[in-house]
Amino acid sequence: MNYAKEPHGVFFFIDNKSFYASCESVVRGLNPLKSIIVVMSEQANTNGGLVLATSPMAKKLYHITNVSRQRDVPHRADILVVPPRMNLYIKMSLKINQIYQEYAAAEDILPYSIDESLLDMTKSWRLFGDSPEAVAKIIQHRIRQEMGLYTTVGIGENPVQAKLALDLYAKHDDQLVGEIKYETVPETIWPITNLTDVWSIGQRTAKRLKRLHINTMAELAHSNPYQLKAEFGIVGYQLFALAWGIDRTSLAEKRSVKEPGFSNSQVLPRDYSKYAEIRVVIKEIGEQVAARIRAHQWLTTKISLGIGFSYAVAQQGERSGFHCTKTIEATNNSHELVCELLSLFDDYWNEEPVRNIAVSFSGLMHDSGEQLSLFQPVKQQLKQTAVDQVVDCIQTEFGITSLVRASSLLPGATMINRASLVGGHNGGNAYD
DNA sequence: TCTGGGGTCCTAGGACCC
DNA sequence: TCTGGGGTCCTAGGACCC
Repeated sequence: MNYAKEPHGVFFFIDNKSFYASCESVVRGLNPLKSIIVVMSEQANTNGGLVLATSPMAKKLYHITNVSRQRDVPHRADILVVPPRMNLYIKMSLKINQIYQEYAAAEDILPYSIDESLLDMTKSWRLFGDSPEAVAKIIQHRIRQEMGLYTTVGIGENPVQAKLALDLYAKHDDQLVGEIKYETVPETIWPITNLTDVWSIGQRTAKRLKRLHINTMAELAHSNPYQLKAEFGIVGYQLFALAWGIDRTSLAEKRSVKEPGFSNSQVLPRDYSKYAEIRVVIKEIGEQVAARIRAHQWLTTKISLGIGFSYAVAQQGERSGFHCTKTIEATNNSHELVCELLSLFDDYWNEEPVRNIAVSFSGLMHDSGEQLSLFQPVKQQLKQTAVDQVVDCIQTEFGITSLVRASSLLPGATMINRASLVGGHNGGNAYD
């Protein structure tokens, strides 16, 4: 493989170690690496509690993994179980990204999630140290000193190398730094035998690769790309590139989203069978998403309704739910949107008991000045600076809930219970 | 994994147009 | 009208990530 024509830059993928649990440690004056903390959401529909985050020590001592259940958490006095405070985590995330802006220009920072950001340090790293690794340590030290949080840094010559360095090496390194370069791909990427450890390879993809007798990243790198293409389509080429540590997309391309949209969904606290009860929740969620697109001054032209049935139905070999989409005249009017959603529901529902409801609006057009949206693609109208991006990123991740309607007083309604939630979890007061 | 929530991206097949 | 081929839009479904 000739890497000469591939982009060679310096990228940092930075992640906050056990972010929610660490924030909770910090505000309590505890060391995030030593405290034994579990952040648990106990909403009505979490069936007793859902673990959102676990401190490193809690993981080590009691093997409590994220997204486990309350019943998996041992009852011990030394484990501190706390409710989530999403608003606190959002504030901390914004502050961390502001520190990053002292080391890279806003347009070179891409927040990837509430606790991970990608920094293109190509132009700036020399200002701060003798090697990328030295600069990474300076940033880690800053965040440790100012915020009390431990960060993990993956370094690469392109974004995917940085991401793999973060996931595969930095998290297990005692300095919390990992690095992958083109020249080290054979010894860093190829030895991976558990393919699902690799970003973008999940259970299904790993299984399909196994069928092609590909069990390691080395085998993936030395497989036939045309065969991969035949099996996976474009994704096949992406997998092949991944095995060679190749990533040709620029940060600007990563920032643009092909089909932005807004969605909210919820697992109901029990199975709902009554037509009227289900409709109330569809209406609530529809209004919630409508309020969000109005807040962002968008109109939607494409609405989707997803309904998941009770497992009791799915087990009998029937359909496990349905998902339907409809293209409509651009609008952000709650009433119109809810009517459309309810008519979709009427068209597809066959009296099955329902457990999961999702509503999504996409095909967005700008609300103000229709001429603008005619001549400018949606992507260009999306905000570009890093702080806006963090806010967008967090809002797209959590969706801020705000409206309560009279119908929410009807039986089955869930909105009032959820009105103060952020991303389905307790918002809390940032500083209480 | 008997149900958390919010996202993004890709594919395939059908409809329709020129 | 027993016909080709390229392009776009629409929808359902699948997969993965944090």
